[in-house]
Amino acid sequence: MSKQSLPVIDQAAVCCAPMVREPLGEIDAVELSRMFKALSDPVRLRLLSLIASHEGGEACVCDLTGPFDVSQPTISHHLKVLREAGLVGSERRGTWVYYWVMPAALNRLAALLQAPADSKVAK
Amino acid sequence: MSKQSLPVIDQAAVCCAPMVREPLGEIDAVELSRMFKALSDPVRLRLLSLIASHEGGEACVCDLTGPFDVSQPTISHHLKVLREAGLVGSERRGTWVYYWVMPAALNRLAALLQAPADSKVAK
DNA sequence: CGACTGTATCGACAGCCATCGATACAGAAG
DNA sequence: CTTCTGTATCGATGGCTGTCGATACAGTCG
Repeated sequence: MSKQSLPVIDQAAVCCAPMVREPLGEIDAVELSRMFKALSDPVRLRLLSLIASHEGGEACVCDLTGPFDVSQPTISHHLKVLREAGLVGSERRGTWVYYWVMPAALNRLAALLQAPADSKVAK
Repeated sequence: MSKQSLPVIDQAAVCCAPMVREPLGEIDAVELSRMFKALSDPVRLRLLSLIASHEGGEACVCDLTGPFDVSQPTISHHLKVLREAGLVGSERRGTWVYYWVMPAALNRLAALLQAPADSKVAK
């Protein structure tokens, strides 16, 4: 069940109502946890923001390996994780491979986390 | 460096601008990845939504152990992870311990993930 | 006080994951 | 075709993490 290369997560299949509203189903929770797991690594978070904030909304891998202290295979691995989570898309154009974010996926997670102002005051 | 019981994440120290706008700093990425890691488990996601959607905005642990197939110590462990990530707060009142979500933390993550409509059309 | 219930901690263990070097693959350039 | 560069895959490895049973702790009730 926990095979390494899972199929890319199907965006439409995942729920999107705020989790504050109603309890998450077990199935949805599994799908969503995969996406959050993709965000649970500092390198992947920075990769994602680098891609998202890059001019034109996409970035070549060659732009992404520089800012990190980890090896090129590791960067490639992290990009694969982000892609399989459905958070980024990629395409080869000639020599270089380009990555871009999938806004719908990010917005879905954002909507899920949306909480009402202050249902309970933090102590 | 990777001790099990980290101090609870300080909310105010973490950035909140959309990551699509500008690249995440290394420090912020580490902080944020800890919170996303707390969300990267199906049981914890369901726990969080159970707590958030519970009447009164808080739930007793006794309300949370039932819906799951895992043992009570495991639930307790997951609640601790959520608490140390700053996503929930807790308090003992007499015999029972109550948990509630920290809306500011959820909203901060939601804001971070907010992406512009469709900077690039998904292929 | 002692018994009982609800919750947390401990120690162990199996499976997962981030990382690396080595290497394979894809396209461009000579 | 050969070489070179950019990227992905492979296999190994050390560390992290989800899970459990056993047990400790906190508060309530007789």
